[in-house]
Amino acid sequence: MSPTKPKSASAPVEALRLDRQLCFALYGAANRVTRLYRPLLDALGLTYPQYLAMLVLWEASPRTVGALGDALDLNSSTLTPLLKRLEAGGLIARARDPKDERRVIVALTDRGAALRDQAATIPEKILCQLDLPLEELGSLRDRLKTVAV
Amino acid sequence: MSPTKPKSASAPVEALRLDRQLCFALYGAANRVTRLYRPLLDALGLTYPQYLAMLVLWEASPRTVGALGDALDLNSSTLTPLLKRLEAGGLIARARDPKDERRVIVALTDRGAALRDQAATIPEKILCQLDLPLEELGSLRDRLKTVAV
DNA sequence: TGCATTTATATCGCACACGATTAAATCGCT
DNA sequence: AGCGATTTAATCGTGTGCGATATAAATGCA
Repeated sequence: MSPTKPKSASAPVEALRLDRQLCFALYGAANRVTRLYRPLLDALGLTYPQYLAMLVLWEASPRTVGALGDALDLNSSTLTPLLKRLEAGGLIARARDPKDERRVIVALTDRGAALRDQAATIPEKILCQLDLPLEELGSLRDRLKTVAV
Repeated sequence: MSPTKPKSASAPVEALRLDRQLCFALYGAANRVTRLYRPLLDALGLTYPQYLAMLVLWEASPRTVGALGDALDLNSSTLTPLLKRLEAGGLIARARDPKDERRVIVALTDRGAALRDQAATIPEKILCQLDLPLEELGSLRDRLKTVAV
């Protein structure tokens, strides 16, 4: 507790460094992965978040905006403009749910569903560039899922 | 190779799912961590990327924009506006290097340096909320550092 | 010296992310 | 039935991220 002890000053400094390494690593990895996908997604006319949204829709197509937001962990202020761009690109259709006019139902168009075939080659290309053993990839993924839930 | 075999169609689908889980996990974790920091950083008047930039500067203060960009893995089109906002907030000063007028040197102001004390309590609070064993945090961090380098 | 090349930032346009707020529809409770 | 509370999207403003491009300074070499 005495101000002459360096401990009281160095402990927070050390903490800042440790912390930096975790949030840095996550921040940097996310940015780098986005940059890795970009050239592949450009060919499909998709951005990275749009690609993620399409992945969700390819799994199950008629979905409400809220359900999409839950899957992507995004709220409507991010999702609505993104979905409008996908709609403008002819990949999805948006319509109010007649049963509950508060909801908006998002559905793949034929073009959107067909895009899945072109996207099918992407994961393999990414895996090659990541150069991570499948096992490591799996454990990394599982650990990330538990971060800040 | 025959179109009657389901294998030729299900392999890419499976790949899309595996891939989704990795990029999803990374994307989601990065967004969630940013949201975790926000309330703490609001009190300091910093955004999350600004906080990361300050962390770098607290380690070594006079630094060129390029060196900061290397540390943060960001280019000038992202960094320049961010640094201008930190400058407007009185936390840093920007000035051309007299030895090489192409470079811009970024230095902490007294206020910027002093902010470090207020930031010192952040890592501990984040660690509590993350609720991850230190060991796991370390290995996660190290693995993330190798992703898409 | 002269001039093309390289290097270091800055600018611009687009697309996120998010908190705060709004608006409309539905629910719940009496 | 009525009406306040809740739910669901959309809107708005701010701050990233990034590729493409611009600009200016330094470098290199004929």
